[in-house]
Amino acid sequence: MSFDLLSTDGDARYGMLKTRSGKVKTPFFMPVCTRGTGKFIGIDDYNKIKSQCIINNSLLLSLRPGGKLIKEMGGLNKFIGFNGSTFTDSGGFQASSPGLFVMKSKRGIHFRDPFTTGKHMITPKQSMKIQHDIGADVAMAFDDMPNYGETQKDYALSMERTHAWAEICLREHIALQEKKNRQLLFGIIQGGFYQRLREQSAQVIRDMEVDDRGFDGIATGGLAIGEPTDEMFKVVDWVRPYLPEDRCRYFMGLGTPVDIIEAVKKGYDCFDSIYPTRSARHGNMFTWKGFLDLTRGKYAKDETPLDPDCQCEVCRNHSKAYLRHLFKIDDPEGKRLRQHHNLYFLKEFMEEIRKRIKECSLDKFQKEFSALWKKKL
RNA sequence: GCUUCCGUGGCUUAGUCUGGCUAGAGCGGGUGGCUGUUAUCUCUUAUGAGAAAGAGACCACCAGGUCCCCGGUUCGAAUCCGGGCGGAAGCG
Repeated sequence: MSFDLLSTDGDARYGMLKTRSGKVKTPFFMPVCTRGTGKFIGIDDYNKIKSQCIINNSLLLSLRPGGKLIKEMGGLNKFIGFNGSTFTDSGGFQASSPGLFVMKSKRGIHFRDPFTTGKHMITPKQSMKIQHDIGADVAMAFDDMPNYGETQKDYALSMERTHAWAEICLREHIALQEKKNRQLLFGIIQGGFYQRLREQSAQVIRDMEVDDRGFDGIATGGLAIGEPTDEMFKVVDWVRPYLPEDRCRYFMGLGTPVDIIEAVKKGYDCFDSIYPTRSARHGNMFTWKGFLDLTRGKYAKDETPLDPDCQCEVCRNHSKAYLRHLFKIDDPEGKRLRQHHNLYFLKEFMEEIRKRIKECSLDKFQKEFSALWKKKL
């Protein structure tokens, strides 16, 4: 088994995800590294921050530099020089990217190649081949993710398609894998914002097996895509009883620190989101005293670091005044520094969550932190 | 002392010649947003929608004004006229 459950605090779990690159303590957060690097931040920072795990995008990487090239270069981790474990997202999410998405069909999703004028159809089978070539430690099933606000009929269709594709993915994945040192594969639950669909999807993905093998982890997809937070957590509650105890549970696309604590309390182990990095690029900083808006004029002459309790290299070396200046002149280095801090914060934040689970004091931590987060600094 | 030029939100300014929508913009300020990233987009080709290409790019909202002052002309003045005040340059 790829997941060890070590201790619990209510439904919150402290555990260990074992990939071929090493052990990942859960719950954990993955910085997004779409094309083998972030936007204005890269692997060097992720290594310095000591992120346990990052997520890359197999669709974009397959277009450039191509799965085969990455394979020839010794696989993703070696190619990009990352010290931890890696995931690749399948590309299903890019169906909601207006610039890339062309159309969906029963067989797969048609994408525009942003580098050329060409178009590609990605099938679940191809996605597995691509992700196998790229060779991240964990691959994701190729799913059909509808946008927020579609009809029940649309959600049902997407769910059915996701299930059909999940089985193709699982079968193909098993066929491609060597016996030793294998890549993990996570399945994805869909079903939109309808209880019956979500329950059905959770059961189908959890129970799906090919040659006595199921998914190594179970992801909940299609959330945090614009719906109100209470609606999102309603879905989480519907799905919760059907999540497996013995496998890693991944909440795709989350998110804000407060949302992450809540999701951890509801049993999730794994998170990824662009929120910390995009917020940082937009001047919104995460601190132990709350959400800090660096763009405010009151920080123009502030000599203190973003967070006096933070040990990251940005807080050790730079004042708010300087960081605000870099924001104001829209400097790329400023973007890197701000993102570095937010990702470092989130790494420490997840460590605190793990500690609190072990101490069974997660509730207390949630109350304290959420109260601080509400007011903008 | 004389001549010329200038005076519009905190800053930089458009508008003044040729009087006429609610004095417009950028920066700065405030509030909010962002959740599996080709930037949650925008504009142009251009026309209802869509597709495509190209260019650019965090987004939205809000608050800041005695248009230096006083008077005149006029239905109407930031704008024209006169007189002040303040600043800059040149000549004594």
